[in-house]
Amino acid sequence: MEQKLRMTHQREIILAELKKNTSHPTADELYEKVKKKLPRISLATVYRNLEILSAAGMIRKLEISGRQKRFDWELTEHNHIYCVQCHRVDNIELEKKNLQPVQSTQRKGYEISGCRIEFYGLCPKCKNIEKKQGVKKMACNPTVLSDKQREVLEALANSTEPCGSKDIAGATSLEPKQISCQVTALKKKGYVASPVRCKYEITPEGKDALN
Amino acid sequence: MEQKLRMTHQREIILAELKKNTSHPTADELYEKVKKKLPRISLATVYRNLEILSAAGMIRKLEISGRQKRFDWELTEHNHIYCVQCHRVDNIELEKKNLQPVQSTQRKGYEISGCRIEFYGLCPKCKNIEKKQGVKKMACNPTVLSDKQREVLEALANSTEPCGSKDIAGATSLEPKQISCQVTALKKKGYVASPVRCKYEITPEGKDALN
DNA sequence: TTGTACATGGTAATCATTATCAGGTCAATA
DNA sequence: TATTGACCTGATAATGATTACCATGTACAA
Repeated sequence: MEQKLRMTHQREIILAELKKNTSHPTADELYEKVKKKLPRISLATVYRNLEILSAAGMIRKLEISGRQKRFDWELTEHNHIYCVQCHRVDNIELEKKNLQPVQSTQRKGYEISGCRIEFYGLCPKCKNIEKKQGVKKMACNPTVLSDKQREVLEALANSTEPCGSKDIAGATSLEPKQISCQVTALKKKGYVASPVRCKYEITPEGKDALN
Repeated sequence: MEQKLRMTHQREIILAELKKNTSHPTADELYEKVKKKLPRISLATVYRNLEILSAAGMIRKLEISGRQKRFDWELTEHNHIYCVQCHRVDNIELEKKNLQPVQSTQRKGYEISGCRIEFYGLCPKCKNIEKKQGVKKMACNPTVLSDKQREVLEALANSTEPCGSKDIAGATSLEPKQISCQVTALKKKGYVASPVRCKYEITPEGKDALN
């Protein structure tokens, strides 16, 4: 059952790229890097090798917050801190490891095999950005417009003053019923503002989004 | 921008089901429970409400290992322990919270806003199961057979003695080249064993899998 | 009352990951 | 030394979890 590992060129490059720095890349971040050296490599190969290498104990698969798994070449016990904004991950050393041999009465019958400690906060870069522009617009997701949303937004862009939803319905091909739903979505994206109740206007961000 | 929450019937039931016990259900676990009371509820509604309620601070979205997010109605600071086998999650209290005001030199410029501590191991149930049957067959994934795999496995089931891949090729419609690949996959699933090099036979698990 | 903000169910789309498969390479045995 | 099968690869399909979209429904404020 024991599998024998071959050190193929692809595997070598993947390992080398991972060890190059202490970032804790996701599979596809690593894929992008490796692709520069091996343009024909497949994403599946990267996933496969990261899986195999971590199963063999040559690297570690990290279980940190966020949906994507990250990988670490450092096998020694250490903990991580990650940025809730940009999801960057750094190593962190705890000075006293004195913690948590949890009292047996508290173990709930579990056989504990380990403990993961993870700090979170803002990395230096994101801290600065936030200072500059206030907390407000965390322009995270690209927020693509659907056709209907774009139509509504264009109608608002063509108007010089705030519109009610009837005005919008008139200027577009959409049913009055559908307007509210679209406007709400646009408001959530920050592309539309409501200066008065039931009147809407396009925001600068909304204008940008049209281009 | 402030959103106002309405306590709809669906939302009420979702909250009630979540608060019923201290399990930390995933969205679809909760969906299954809620469906018993509201058979017409949509999975999307459950996701939407869990998202809204946690954004409003009424419940907490947990960032624990595993790909699915879990939800917790307890807002007080506490930590979790989870089973690496069945992914059950329980609360755990740390007696001394003395740890980790990390030394400023170690913070790498981060503005730390919190820390997550997570134990892992085997829950009582899985501990027992493992004792009974040894560590070996962690029959996790159902390991469905592809058509080709099933064909190979059937061929092996019909033979009384270990086969080489040429024998398998003869007994199936498959090209000799394809056999190795299929056999390897089957071995990984534990359905095929190799008593001698280059000879294969079906395992009891493999026979079970055929039915 | 009426319009609209907030909701919902159904479903499509997205994202990350895993599985499948045909074909390639290399090391070990016949 | 030729062969054979273990291990790999790139391409791509499939899966699982989550999110987005949309038509429609409901209830609160003007």
